[in-house]
Amino acid sequence: MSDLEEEYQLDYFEENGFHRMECTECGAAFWTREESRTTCGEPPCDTYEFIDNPGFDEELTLEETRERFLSFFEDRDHERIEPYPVAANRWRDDVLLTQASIYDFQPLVTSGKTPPPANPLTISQPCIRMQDIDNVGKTGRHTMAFEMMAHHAFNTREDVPEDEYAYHGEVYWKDQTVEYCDTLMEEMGADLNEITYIEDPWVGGGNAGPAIEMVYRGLELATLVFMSMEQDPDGDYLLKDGNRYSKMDTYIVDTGYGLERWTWMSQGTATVYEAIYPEMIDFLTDNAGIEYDDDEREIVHRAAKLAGNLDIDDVDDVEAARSDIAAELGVDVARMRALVEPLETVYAIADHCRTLAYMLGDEIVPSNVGTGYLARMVLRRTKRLTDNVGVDAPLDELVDMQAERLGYENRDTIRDVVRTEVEKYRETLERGGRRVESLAGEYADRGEAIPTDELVELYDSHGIQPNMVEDIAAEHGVSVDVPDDFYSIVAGRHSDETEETEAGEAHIEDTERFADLPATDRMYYDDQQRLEFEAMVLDVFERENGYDVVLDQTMLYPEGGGQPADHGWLSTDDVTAEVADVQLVGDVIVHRTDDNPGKGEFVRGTIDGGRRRRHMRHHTATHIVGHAARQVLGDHLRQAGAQKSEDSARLDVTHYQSVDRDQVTEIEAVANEIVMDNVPVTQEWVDRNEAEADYGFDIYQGGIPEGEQIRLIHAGTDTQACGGTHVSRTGDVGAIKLLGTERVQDGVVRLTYAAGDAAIEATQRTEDALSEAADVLDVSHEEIPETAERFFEEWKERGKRIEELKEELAEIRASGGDDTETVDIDGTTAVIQRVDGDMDELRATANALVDDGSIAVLGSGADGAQFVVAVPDGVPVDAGEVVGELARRVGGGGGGPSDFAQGGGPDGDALEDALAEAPDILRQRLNA
RNA sequence: GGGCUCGUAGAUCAGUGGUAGAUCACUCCCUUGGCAUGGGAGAGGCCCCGGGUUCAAAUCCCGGCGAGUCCA
Repeated sequence: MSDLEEEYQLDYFEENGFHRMECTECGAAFWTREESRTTCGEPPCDTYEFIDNPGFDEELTLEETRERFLSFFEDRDHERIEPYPVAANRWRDDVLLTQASIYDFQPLVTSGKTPPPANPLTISQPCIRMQDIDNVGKTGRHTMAFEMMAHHAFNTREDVPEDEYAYHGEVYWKDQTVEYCDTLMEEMGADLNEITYIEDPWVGGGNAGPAIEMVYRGLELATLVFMSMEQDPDGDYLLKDGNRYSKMDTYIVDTGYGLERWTWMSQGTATVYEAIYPEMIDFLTDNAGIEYDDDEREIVHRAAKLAGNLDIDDVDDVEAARSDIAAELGVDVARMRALVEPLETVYAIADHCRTLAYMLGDEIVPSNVGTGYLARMVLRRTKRLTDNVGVDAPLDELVDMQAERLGYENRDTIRDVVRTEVEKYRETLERGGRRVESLAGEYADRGEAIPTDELVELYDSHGIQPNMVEDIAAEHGVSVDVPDDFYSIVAGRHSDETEETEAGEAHIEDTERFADLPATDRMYYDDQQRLEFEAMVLDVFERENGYDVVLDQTMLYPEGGGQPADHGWLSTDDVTAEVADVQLVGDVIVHRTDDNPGKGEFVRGTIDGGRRRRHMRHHTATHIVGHAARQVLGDHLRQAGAQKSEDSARLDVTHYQSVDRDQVTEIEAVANEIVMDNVPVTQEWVDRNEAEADYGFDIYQGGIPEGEQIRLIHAGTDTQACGGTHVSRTGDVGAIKLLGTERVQDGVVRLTYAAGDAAIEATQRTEDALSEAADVLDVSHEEIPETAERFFEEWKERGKRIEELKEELAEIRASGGDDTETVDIDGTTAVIQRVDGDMDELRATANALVDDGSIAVLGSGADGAQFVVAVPDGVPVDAGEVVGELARRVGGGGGGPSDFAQGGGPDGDALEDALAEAPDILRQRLNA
């Protein structure tokens, strides 16, 4: 029993004849109209009662169900809200994907800092839960992609001051919420006596509250959460996670109605998949050639029904339950598996394609990081599934079927992205296959099994699944040892990666230092062109190398949004303090200066105008380049980061291919057209919800600002939420020159460019380099590429010619010359010669001498002292030892195989003496 | 954001500090009526770039660039 029991004593239950019962199976408390009821209604205490026995008046499609739900709440004063992207990291940095409708309003709305787009509201929010990925298709009810239909109401306690939160007062709370749920069920034609409302307190993410699960015919159709508490060590409530909680000032109705489940309930099909995308299931089974006779179809249907009835929550349970189900149906397990598994795969493919349609439709670009990686994982998994089950339709077509149904407009891009990814995956598999082939061959030769650490390496570094290794290894007759805990071994390799960054402390201290000061008035928004202002010094803090000055108002822009801080000066009659940095701490702007203007003084502020103007041009140019790149490369383009400086700026954008030279030229052309159009660049402060409604989430390219009002920058047809300073017309940017592109990650391309005088300077630098090159080659700029190529070719030719000449020279030298001494070593001629050439020449000469049957001992003084000693086959002298002995005499070392060794040392003066001793050394080595 | 792997001939890859290699493709010759094939010869390398260590670096170390992959 929870500490929240009294929270469930609702008037609605009282007035409508509900009884509070305790489940005889699981002990959970629940409310029902049926006094004789003893169980809570949810599996395993009860079983599915709706399969082949639909629970609503009509069979509905997904679309119809969604519309019924939304219009039900619209009719009851809820505003219908368009769904948010599945990429939740667009507006919050703590999660990657949207997993519930409430994610749309965290953290700014739920904490009361920002008003909701409407209150109350209703929405059908696409969600993706990757944690269910293994269960999809097998349990009959798990999907990775789903829509959470919901109605939300955001309340604050009446006793808190009206302006403390972005919304005030109570819209409605528990009774109304349960009444809506009950009424909706009645409208759908449900038998109200079969409904149970189970008490199930909810805890998650530092918040908590009472919650109710609505169960009908064995299926949980809704969860009604009353988020009203936060974690608090001194709180009055001890909840199931063992922590204490206390009531918050805000309390929020957070409901979740699974669209797919409602559709399923209305149809009573054996699995949820057949209810929600029947046409795709038909297409896939047909394409894969899965056919059943009447008898088999009956088995499959009954097996699915049984699986649904069992309390199957994950794949392990399915495997365990399979033999039970087979026994109950009187079918051999192997036969049942053969019948059921292809269908399970088809279900998973349909679901994964829907997941991909949501992800790619919301413009996630596959990559090796972030949401892009998740998209890539799903795509590759789907590709494996289609290959396994024998679907030969191209994956982009399958994803497009779902994208079309979901009404996405960027279907061409989606298909292009899928094709590109499939091709990349094909290459990875090919590369990996070759790698495994050679590895398997290696271990086959040694007669060993492929060990686990090789497997881990193949997977972790090359993306090759262990079962693929097994398949290929089997062809070579090599066994593979795949441990059960393979994936935890891989995880272990990553476990010691987490590195703590301890930079937070200083900031906290800062925040406290400035906490009592009023928010600084930001004059740079009033007039972005002005460079002078007057202000009063509110406070001055001494720092190690200067001062932190806080003013009542300032024209100086603090670092933010990728735009560096302004520099400038603060002057009184006595002091001129140079401002080297400006930072925003909370609402207070802090000027870092080299001198103290004096607390309480009036100061005249001046901005370093050249620096500021360059930042403004680059900031406006960033918006223009982003807009141009979208036009050239596609609407999926999204800002992944940006930084401006005086000399250049860079913009990282999500894109699934590298940007080629032609595209760079085109982006540059489009960007400069916008510049030449000389359209006004305007700023506008608007209500954030209106801005989102008018322009969508695409305005948040540079991050999501807090607050009810946000600042929009319009430059032509481009609109972005932005806190930076901008020029007043696009023409003021002057010119935009793209300086380069680089792939900063897979799926992220960095564009670097310069604007205005910086663009001219960048061009001049390039031309200077070109001129210098032209001078060296003594040709015109245009002739440089051709000339450079010719020179490079000639240079290579000469290298080859020199090699040839060295060989010729070596042969001549070998036949005798100056500085040559010939001695007889135990019947073999040894030629001791000084050749002042490089190592190549020595080696060539030595080779020539050995070919003539002589021992070669060659020394060069060209660079210090170098030796090559070569010995013909069968002569018992170790060249390595001889070289070692010689090299020691010139202060170095050497070695090599016994028939050909090299060495040397820095002491060139000792070369002659060393060579003179060579005959003795040879004889000693021979005797040894 | 972090970890790991890889950059050598047109392609695929060997090469654990000591003379840069193999296979396929390419050119030519031989075999054949022609094709498939077989035999032989040859051409083709800034060993990704830049530093460092060393007598000596494709090889070891550091930095960069490029590619791949796993995780959050």
